[in-house]
Amino acid sequence: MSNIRKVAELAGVSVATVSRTLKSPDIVSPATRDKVLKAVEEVGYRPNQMAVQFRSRRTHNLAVLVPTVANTFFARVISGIEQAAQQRGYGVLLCNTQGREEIETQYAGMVAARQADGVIQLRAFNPFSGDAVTPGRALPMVNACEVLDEAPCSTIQLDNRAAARELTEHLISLGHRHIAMIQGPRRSPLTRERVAGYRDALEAAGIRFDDGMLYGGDFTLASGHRAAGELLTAPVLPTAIFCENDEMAIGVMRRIREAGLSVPDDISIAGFDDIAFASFSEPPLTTIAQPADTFGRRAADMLIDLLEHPTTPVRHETLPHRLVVRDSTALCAWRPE
Amino acid sequence: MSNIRKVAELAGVSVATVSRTLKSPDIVSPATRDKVLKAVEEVGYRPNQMAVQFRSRRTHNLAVLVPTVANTFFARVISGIEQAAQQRGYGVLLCNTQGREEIETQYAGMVAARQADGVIQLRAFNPFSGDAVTPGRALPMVNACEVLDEAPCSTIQLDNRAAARELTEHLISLGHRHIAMIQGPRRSPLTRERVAGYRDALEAAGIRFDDGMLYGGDFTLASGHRAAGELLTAPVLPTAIFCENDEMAIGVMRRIREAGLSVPDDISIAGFDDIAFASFSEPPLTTIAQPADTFGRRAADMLIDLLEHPTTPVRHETLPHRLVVRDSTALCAWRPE
DNA sequence: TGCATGTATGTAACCGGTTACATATCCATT
DNA sequence: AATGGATATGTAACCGGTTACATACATGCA
Repeated sequence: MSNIRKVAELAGVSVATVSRTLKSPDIVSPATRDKVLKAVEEVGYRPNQMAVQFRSRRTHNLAVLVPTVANTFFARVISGIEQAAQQRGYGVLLCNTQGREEIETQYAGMVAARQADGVIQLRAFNPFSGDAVTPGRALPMVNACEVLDEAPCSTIQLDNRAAARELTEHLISLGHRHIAMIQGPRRSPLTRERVAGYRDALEAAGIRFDDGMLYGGDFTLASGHRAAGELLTAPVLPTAIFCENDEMAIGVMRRIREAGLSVPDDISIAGFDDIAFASFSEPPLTTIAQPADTFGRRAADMLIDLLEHPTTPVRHETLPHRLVVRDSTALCAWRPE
Repeated sequence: MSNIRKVAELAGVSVATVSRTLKSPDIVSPATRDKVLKAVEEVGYRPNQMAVQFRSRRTHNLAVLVPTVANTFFARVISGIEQAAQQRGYGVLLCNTQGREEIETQYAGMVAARQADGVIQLRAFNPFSGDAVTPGRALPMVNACEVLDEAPCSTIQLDNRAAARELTEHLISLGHRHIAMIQGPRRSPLTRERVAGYRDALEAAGIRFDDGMLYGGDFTLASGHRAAGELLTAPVLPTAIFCENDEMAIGVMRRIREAGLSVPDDISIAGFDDIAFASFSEPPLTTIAQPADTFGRRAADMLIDLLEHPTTPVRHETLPHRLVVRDSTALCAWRPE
């Protein structure tokens, strides 16, 4: 492997001159520059990034902590992160945490040990909170999508409460009064916010909030399917179901059809996220669209800004959502007398 | 930031002893070991990984070149890679290439410049082929899923030809004789193999292969939808459609339903991959199941084996597939007299 | 001519670990 | 008591860049 000394020797200059030629070409004389560049070319020299990183104390990598890449929504967020990072000369270290805090902490230790310059956390958990990880120093982090209540860092999120309210209002406007909700993990702030929005809408319409109408899920297709199975055993069926993400909504629709019922004729279904599958499901899914790749792109940009200008103040951004009405929600047919 | 010298000073030993205590505890005396570990604890020392990497010439990172993470199948493969890598102490550098060769080459340069120890390539393209990237040295690579014809490295793939043949035979066994195929990008070896298998089955059954029955797609939902739209304008409709992946199959089913036709009553649909959505689509999709996470896990294991034992010979593995028959394929109703 | 200023380049310290080699100590063997 | 070998630890070179500082030379001005 060729190194800077070989180049220097071949060009008949010092290593400092080679380094300068590559980093600030304008401060070396044209004649020297030519000699050096020719030598670089000749030996196929490329700076050893490990040495560069070591010296500059920068890896130019961002660690991305994500519960699971297999989730369509997160996959799009990551794609956005990767694009922004690549444009700005950063790499993306993918850290699949399976939502397990010990793995998040372990990966955070990686940042502390300088494998990455900063972290994008897509879950409401601060892996740096244990001070075993941070002896003293605060580590650069941006928290996106699901956000800590008192995040010690910049955040980007949706107005989940408002979005959930809007979606619920849509169902209410169609005449629904028995609206079930299929949730994500209960202790997640995301779930809390969305349940709050759902509740806001119900109460504003004078419908009693009943937590017996809340069913547990974990954001997977199978969990939606399972929750719907449970729901179908209720003595009185809801006429609409608000699912906390599209995957669960699609699982729910399958289960309802298996029960011989129709969406939306018997039960309306709404989802959340607007993943690609939402427009191709049967029927196409009413949902809240989130700008997934913008989440990723902004998160990466904010983190890189922070890394390159450490004085950048903490920011809390909210991205816009949009109600997308498709065919899975319809007027409520069932009217109590 | 504490470094090894601080620890040495505090423990009253040399830096070498500290290093040894951490790397091979058994060669230092118990008394010294205790002193050192106590000092390590006290200053919260953790070795600077950049220095370790620099010295050992190993980053312990694997670069994963993937056309797009947003694809459900790839997301699962990546998840498998990440799990295996994490278990063996490696990180995963995600490189989204959008299928563009210049980006793949650029990322390959990254490996050449020592940001990663090796590459897992999920596409049939050798980013190291240009020797601008490789001055001399062959770089460690494993090629998975879509494989180069003459891969210069270890590979893991499905027997795509046999799988496509099996799936086509399933359709033929249901009485279908007009079977269209919606392909991925035409120049991809994956497409070539699968078309070959499709053709094998047709010819074995005495059905003429007609390349007018091949429609172009790009593995996305939207492209399946679009291709189906094109297909529906044909003077004679096929009675079955073999889609080269599940996403396209789901797009196709949507389009067919939009045309007022039924799956499988009017047209049978088959996919490929068995992504999670396949069992929850309407109707549930007949498809070829691939062990996506095993692809990832094996690829990572093979690459790490190669990195840790450079003499490991090149291997070419084939993973098993399985025909999964669900409700999107049915007996052909239409019988020519 | 002499001195100040600017430009181009070289020398060597430095980042923080790892490790070959040197040294010191102790116990066993003859 | 002398020698040999094992064990424990220290010293310093090294990895490959970057950069502060030193040096050398050219040019401009009094």
